[in-house]
Amino acid sequence: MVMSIKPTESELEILSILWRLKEASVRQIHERLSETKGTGYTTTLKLMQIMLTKGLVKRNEQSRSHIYSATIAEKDTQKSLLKGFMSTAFGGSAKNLVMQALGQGKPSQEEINEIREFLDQLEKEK
Amino acid sequence: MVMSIKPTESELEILSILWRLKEASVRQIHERLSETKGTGYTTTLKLMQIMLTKGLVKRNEQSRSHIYSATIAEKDTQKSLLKGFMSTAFGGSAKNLVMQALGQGKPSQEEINEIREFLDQLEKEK
DNA sequence: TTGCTTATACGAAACTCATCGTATATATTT
DNA sequence: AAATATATACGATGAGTTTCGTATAAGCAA
Repeated sequence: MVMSIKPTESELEILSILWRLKEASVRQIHERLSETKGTGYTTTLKLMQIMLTKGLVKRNEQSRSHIYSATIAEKDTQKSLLKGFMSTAFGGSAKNLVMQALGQGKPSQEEINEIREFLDQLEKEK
Repeated sequence: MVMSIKPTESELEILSILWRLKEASVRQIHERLSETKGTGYTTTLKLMQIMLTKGLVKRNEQSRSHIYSATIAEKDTQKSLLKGFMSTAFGGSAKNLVMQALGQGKPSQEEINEIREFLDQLEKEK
């Protein structure tokens, strides 16, 4: 059972990096973050400390620079966020959301095929 | 060109009501809101005043009770919100988002057909 | 060993949001 | 007209978030 997970936007940026790297020090996270944001090192540090108290990440304190990793799975988080978003921004209509996303995201031919297969799958389950 | 629109969750609730009713007084909005929330009348009022200063709504002050309406279109808002959400929560992948949404939203047969048609359309444009 | 660099810890300021209370103005009712 | 009901205006509070500065500890280099 996945409890309702709702990281803030900043937290989500950090989680995204952690999901990609599996684990990372504050310094590493901060370097990735710096590519798009102009915030200082201690800001990143504080964020991660807060995320630790919230249980969004865990850390290994063996070495001087602590090594962090996410405690929540990417898919579960996306699922939870999507649920809320679909409901508040699209009145709960998956179809509307999906069509908007398709119109905007310009999926490749391959991706279109994958989505078709997924639709087939959905139909079979009926 | 649609500038980046980002109403808060509460603002979005109000906008949703306005999109449905086309226009409404604070009282009317508050009544709809009360069906799901327990907040007081002045809270709704304040929200709408703030939305006015933000330019999210406009109002007609002819009558004593001002009549509000949305200044931003539902589709444009959804588009804008979706763009941000897709980017922060799904790393920009429309496919991932779409499949998650389909798996979760349980679309009807009709809706599945509509989505298929939309995919056909997308392919043709290539 | 004495300093320079790099960590973490943590308090505090600046902002945003949601919420409400109170003041005040305008209708409506009796 | 006086009392009651209903509107708007607006300040203030509290929670949550983001940001940073400063203190302090740990490792490294001259």
